Amino acid sequence: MAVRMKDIARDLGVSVVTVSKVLRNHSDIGAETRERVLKRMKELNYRPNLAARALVTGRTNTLGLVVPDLVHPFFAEVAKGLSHVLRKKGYSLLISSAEGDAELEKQEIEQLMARRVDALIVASTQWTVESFRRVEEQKIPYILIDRRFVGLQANFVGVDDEAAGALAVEHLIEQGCRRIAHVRGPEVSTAIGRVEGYKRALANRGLSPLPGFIVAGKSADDRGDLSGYDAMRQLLRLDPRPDGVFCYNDPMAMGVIKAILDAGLRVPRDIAVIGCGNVVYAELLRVPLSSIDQDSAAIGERAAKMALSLVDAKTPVRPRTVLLEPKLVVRESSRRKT
Amino acid sequence: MAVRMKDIARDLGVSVVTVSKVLRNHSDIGAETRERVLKRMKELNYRPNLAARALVTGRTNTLGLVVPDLVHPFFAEVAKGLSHVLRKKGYSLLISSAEGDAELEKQEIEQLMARRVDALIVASTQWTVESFRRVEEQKIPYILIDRRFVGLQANFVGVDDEAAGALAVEHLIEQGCRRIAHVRGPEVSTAIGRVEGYKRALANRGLSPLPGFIVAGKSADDRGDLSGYDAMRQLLRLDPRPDGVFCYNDPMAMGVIKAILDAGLRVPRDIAVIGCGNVVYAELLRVPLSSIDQDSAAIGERAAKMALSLVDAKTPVRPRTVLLEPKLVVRESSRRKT
DNA sequence: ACGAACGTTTGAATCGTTTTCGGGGGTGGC
DNA sequence: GCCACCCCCGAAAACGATTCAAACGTTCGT
Repeated sequence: MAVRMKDIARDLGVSVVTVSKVLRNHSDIGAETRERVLKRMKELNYRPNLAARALVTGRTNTLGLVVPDLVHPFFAEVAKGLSHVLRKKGYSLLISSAEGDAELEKQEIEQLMARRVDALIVASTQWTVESFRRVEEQKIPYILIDRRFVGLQANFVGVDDEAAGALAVEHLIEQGCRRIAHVRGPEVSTAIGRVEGYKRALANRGLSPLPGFIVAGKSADDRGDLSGYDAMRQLLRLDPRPDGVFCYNDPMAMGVIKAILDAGLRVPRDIAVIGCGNVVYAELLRVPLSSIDQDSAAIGERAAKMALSLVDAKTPVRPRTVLLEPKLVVRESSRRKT
Repeated sequence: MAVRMKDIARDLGVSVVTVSKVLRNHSDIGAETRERVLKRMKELNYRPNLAARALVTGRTNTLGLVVPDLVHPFFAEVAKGLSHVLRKKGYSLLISSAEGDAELEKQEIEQLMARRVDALIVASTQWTVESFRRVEEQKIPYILIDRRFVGLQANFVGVDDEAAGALAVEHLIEQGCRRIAHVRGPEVSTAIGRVEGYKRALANRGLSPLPGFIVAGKSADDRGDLSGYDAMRQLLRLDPRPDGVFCYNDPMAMGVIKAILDAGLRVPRDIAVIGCGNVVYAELLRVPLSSIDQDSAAIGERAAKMALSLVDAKTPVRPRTVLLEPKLVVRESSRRKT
């Protein structure tokens, strides 16, 4: 049914090799022949069979992306940034949402490897590096984004989480908060980094976290708002209670704000809140949410470029790390001074 | 580098055909041979080369999904629902975000066809059906979701938009609104259907849209909040001004609410607002947003199942339409009575 | 004891491309 | 007029799997 090079070659009385060369702009084809071939391609609406090409070249022009949750705007934006860059280069993106399940994530990575993606880009929720060892065995280049592993030498694109945490907390301090709590995320590098930043910023001002002021949200990747709500209720029982809260991510921060309002307190007057991630609708929330912007689109773009360079590299290259600088975005939820 | 069937066959002194059959659970292989092959596959960590398989079978076990904007929660949820079903069947999903650009969308569809996806699932922003004629020529099954075209006999999965619009407006009427405006979307079937529903519901109560009460948001797919804001400012200049607004989608509704509040009016007391789509964070907004739920995950799942059945069908089947029933979700933005 | 029937295995062709290498024809230099 | 080039083009061999039909060794019936 579909048109093949063979058909074009037959029609024009040339060989398939010639057709193939025209298709890829090889120089050693005469101008006239090239025209004829191109014309016929147009007429027949020829599309090369990428599977066949992949078989012989060993390259699929496809990248794999694995994220914990596509619905989370952060990852959706990363995906968009990625595909924006890849599209221009003729690459496509095979996306899987691992739904926050480490086991599923492993399987998806296997699946993508079987499909011979040229490179993998993963925001992992796994605890172990086993999966990635397998990827290394197959010599498939891969890039971690957002979250990384200690003890795994790998390409990484993300933000400086410690700086993000510090930025947020310094801002709260400047706004006059003195009892700053932190609703932290799960045991992944991002959450750990932000906790460190939180502590560092406090220490810089001679402060330290009060007992019970760091509380963990249960499920940060999925329905973070709910765990944020629970966490904040816990914090509200403390005495003295916090006057500022830095949250691991924006959904959690939304839950936190809801808990505060439900308790009859005001944001930011009684308690200032800041999140992290700067999701698109942060401005439209109950209380417009201050946040730390991670420039997710840029993460996607940088990862895409890095992936392409890895694919093109003939020799294995030393893993690189790209750390983007987080930026503070102040909105009403933390604005106490003019 | 990678292990091939040939390697396993050589190691075991059998033919590649035997290995191939074991892999696919063909019945005509002796139990002992099968065991040996399986064992060796495990040892070598064999993964079939899907590109090679695709070449000979003509099936890629891959589906293509084209959406206007991956960051829009509706489409992200659809994608999630899709991949949830496909994963189990060993299918992968090639996703492209067309960024609301019809020309780009065409190209992406071409790209996916070149990759020989087994079926296409498209939420289109195009004006013409040209692209889909091409898809039909290639005999690639495709399914439209969310938006459809008049005069195009195609598989479709979506919600009953007219019902959605009617549901929203009836609710506003019940809440006591009498001057109900509509911020409509672009010239696609969803927006048109919702407008119809809006008119029908009014007509049922002997009402009709006041002059100027239907206003169009500029860019509904991308940053709908901004166009919602503009549209509402326009509505606020009318006299009498609306006491209820039904919005094409939730992002627009958020912009609308912002405009109302900025004008010093209250929601829902002065003006009640309802959106459409029921995005996950609707509850956490400035004013928790009433909305029409479209069950996006179900759309994804139904589309996935339909796609799989189309792929398996040996003969072309008559296009089917799956219409899901929209559901009303009442929150604060439209609650005027207890 | 012989052929048929059965269950298992395999050789060869195929899918649509790319790659490598060499050949033919024209051109220019000498 | 001959040789050396340079341009174009094509033949053949991959790539890694599947499919089809034929071959193989056993077992069974008679």
